[in-house]
Amino acid sequence: MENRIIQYITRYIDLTPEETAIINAQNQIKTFTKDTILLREGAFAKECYFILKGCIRSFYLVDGEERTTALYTENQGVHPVSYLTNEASAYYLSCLEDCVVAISTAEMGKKLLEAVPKLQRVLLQMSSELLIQNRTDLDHFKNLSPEERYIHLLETRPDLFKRVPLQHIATYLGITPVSLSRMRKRITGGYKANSGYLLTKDNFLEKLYQ
Amino acid sequence: MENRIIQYITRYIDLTPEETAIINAQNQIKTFTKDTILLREGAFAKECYFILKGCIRSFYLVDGEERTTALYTENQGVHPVSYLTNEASAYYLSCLEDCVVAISTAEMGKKLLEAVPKLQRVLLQMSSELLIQNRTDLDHFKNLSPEERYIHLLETRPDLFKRVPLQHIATYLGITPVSLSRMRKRITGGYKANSGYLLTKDNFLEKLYQ
DNA sequence: CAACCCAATTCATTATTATCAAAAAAATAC
DNA sequence: GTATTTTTTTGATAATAATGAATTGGGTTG
Repeated sequence: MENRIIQYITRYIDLTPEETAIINAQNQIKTFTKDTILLREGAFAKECYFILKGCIRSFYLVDGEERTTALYTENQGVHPVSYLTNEASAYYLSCLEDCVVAISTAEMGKKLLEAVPKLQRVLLQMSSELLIQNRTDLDHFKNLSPEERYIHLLETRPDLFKRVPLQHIATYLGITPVSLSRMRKRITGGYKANSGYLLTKDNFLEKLYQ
Repeated sequence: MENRIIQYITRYIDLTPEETAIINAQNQIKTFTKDTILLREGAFAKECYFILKGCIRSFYLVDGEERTTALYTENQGVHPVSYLTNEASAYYLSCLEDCVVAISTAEMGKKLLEAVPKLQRVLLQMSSELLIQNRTDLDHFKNLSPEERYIHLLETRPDLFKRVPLQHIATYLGITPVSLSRMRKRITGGYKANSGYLLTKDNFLEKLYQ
């Protein structure tokens, strides 16, 4: 499981066995049960995470309603804004499933960078990729209709639909659970009408893109 | 004017006179007239920019309509996704005003980093700040209503309303120019009704936050 | 100064989504 | 396996923004 981290890094640079050992020695693996809150609004994030197994959700609490803003799964890093800025967090982080994560703190990260300086290049590259992803996400969100966003999510992260409650996907898409439910009915309903076949939610996409 | 660049960098790290000289020697300053297209959809961005004077707009062309996604002004860097990924650009970059910019290419950047290695730290820091900004922007866009987004923009970047046509601000806010016009009337109209005073668009905000 | 162009506003109508409330379905606990 | 939550779906209505089309306003140009 720890090898995932090494795999992740070696997508960017090569590591000597020594460097690999240093990194693995630093790894602090922890397990959290479902519904564990990793970060609360107003709290200060002291750690960031790399998900080895499970799913972590970030959400804002607006007028008592949860608004999901990110869904992280295996092999993704979770770097709370609060962790990066040392300011109080504006949002929550919570485990949607039992999770196994590698944890890093600011001090650990600093030490690791001193021990393996070329990791700086990896960080910069990762940071750049994250930035691109975020900008693209924002552009998509602005330019696509809710339905187009739903289809896009279905295409790019179909796994989410098998593990994340629809209510969270709804707010992640920027709509209400009620609207998402209707939208799904409309879309699959339309397909049924055209084909004459009854499709479940699960095999709809396969049919659509086969 | 070039000093702006040095000022920008020294917010993050100190520079020796030699390093300052190296950086200034690299600076390539260019002027573009209003409406110059710096990057077209489908083209490959070869340069990134630091705005010394003027305003640059990025927009997508969707069904023949321009959808503004970013508005850059003085002391901001413009790093096209296409520049970072070496892929064809999905959007346009255009000068909303006559612009004076410092230009950097991938080769120039690489050379500069070799000459002044500690700039890597600046890059990482900048990258991190940009990431935070983008994530916050996306979260805001998702969680705020169009009207709240308008108010927020009025608060955070009031300068834009003095130099950017409302139609571009509208699509930047994710609404149509028609809706923005109505919204502005509604908001200022409501204030007039409450106060009994006629306020112009320019002094409305001052009154609101005095 | 008049003709023209583009931006902004306004009106009437349509399309979407949100909201409130309730029922059905699914998941979880006992 | 039944009871109890929680999630999802459905219905009726209200709120909001989009659309198509026309008008007004400001600024530019000849």
